[in-house]
Amino acid sequence: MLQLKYIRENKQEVIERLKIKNFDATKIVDELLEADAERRNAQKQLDDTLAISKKLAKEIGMFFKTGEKEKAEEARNNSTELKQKAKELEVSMNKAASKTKELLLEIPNLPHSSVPPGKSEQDNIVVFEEGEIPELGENKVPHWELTDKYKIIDFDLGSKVSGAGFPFYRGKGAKLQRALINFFIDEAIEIGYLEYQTPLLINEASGYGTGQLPDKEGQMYHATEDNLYLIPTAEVPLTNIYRNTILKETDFPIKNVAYSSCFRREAGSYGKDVRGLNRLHQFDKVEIVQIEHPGKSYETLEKMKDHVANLLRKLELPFRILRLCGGDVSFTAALTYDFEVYSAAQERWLEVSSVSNFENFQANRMMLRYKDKEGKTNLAHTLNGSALALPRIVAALLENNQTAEGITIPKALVPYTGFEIID
RNA sequence: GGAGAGAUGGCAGAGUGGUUGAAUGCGGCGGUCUUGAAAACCGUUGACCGUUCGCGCGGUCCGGGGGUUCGAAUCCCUCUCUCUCCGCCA
Repeated sequence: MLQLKYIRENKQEVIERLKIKNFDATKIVDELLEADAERRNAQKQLDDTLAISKKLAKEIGMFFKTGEKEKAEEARNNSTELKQKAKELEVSMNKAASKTKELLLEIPNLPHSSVPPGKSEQDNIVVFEEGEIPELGENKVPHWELTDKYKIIDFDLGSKVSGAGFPFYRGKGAKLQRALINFFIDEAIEIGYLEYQTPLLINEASGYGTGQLPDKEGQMYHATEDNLYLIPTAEVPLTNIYRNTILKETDFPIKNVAYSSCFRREAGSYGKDVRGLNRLHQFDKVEIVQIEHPGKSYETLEKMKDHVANLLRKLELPFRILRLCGGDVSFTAALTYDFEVYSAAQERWLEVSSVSNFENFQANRMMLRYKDKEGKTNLAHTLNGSALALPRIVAALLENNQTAEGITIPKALVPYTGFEIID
């Protein structure tokens, strides 16, 4: 959520910058400012009315104490009238206030100045590329055949027990999952992240805090009986820890990491693009979150980007980093780097991580602030990234490392798997 | 799931209808003392909204929502959460 005050004071700039996100804010900003003016006007009148009636109430108390019954009665009558007026004013103030809030929630975050214009993923800019794409020869097969061949992931069994997109991992496949999770967490801890295990179900307020609600409600599984949502990412609990809090400046940077299962309904298309591990309803991910001083958040974003790159490097996977264009940056993000690894049998790039700076957009929604040296409260900045999401990493590892003897495990991972080859 | 108790400032904890946004203690911050620190002493210390160039002024907030009243942290209703006991259970 953008800061109302900022929009009030920088209306044209807001409209201009949102054009990069292909969002025409002209109309909504006008409506917003109108509702806001209405609210402020109503509040002023209400405050004045309440001030008078408060004073009167105090006087009445005094009159009763001193026994001046007649004066008390007279004041009491005046007070009743004021009360009626205050009630009406309050209604119109609340109406304008909720309209304001509603409109504010519909406006996306402003893109960072480095976000390139563009409509779709075609317009994303490759800012970095590393690693060699392996030559696999004629016998190469996609991962969904490899998982069958070595009996390490069973999609059909998942369909039987749950549904499409809920695979079973088995034997070395299961062990590989555990190895990756531990490897990712250890790497994060190594550079100062604090590990968390979080709830997998979250309440409504948390969904609003990070922006999954109200607009992306359909993406989450909803346990209606208890009105709880299954987390689509550990970002939600990990960031909501700080909902409604005021940090000290010395608390920065806050670096949290958590492994969790993630649940996404993604009632999307079926076919080649979503085959095998490419898109699942339940998957595993290690997520990193940082809460940072506004002056340092972009520096921190770069560090997070480097951290993710380092993980891919250690896994010996060819990867590239994209700077997302305006049309592809999410509603809540100001700047996003996507990481893609090359899956050599599918012969395509697969998105495995997304690292974003949300600036104060989430913080404003969840009232995450800090006190600066002068004692003033300001909004903090939030950042997060996948480090990393497992399924597509597994897909790429299986495909890229397939040999006649079996699937080889990258050196960095062997201490975690305890085996060097899946055969 | 059943029965009961409770929810007050960063924390602990007073306060049951009339200058109580809230005693007191701890913590935090500033100062005195000290070579420095501790102790002691003094002072200070909530958030949000509106208004003002600013000092300031006004309003709201004692778990959330609603009600009674001229007036509510204090009374009533409701929801949520926490704790204790019982039941069930990894």
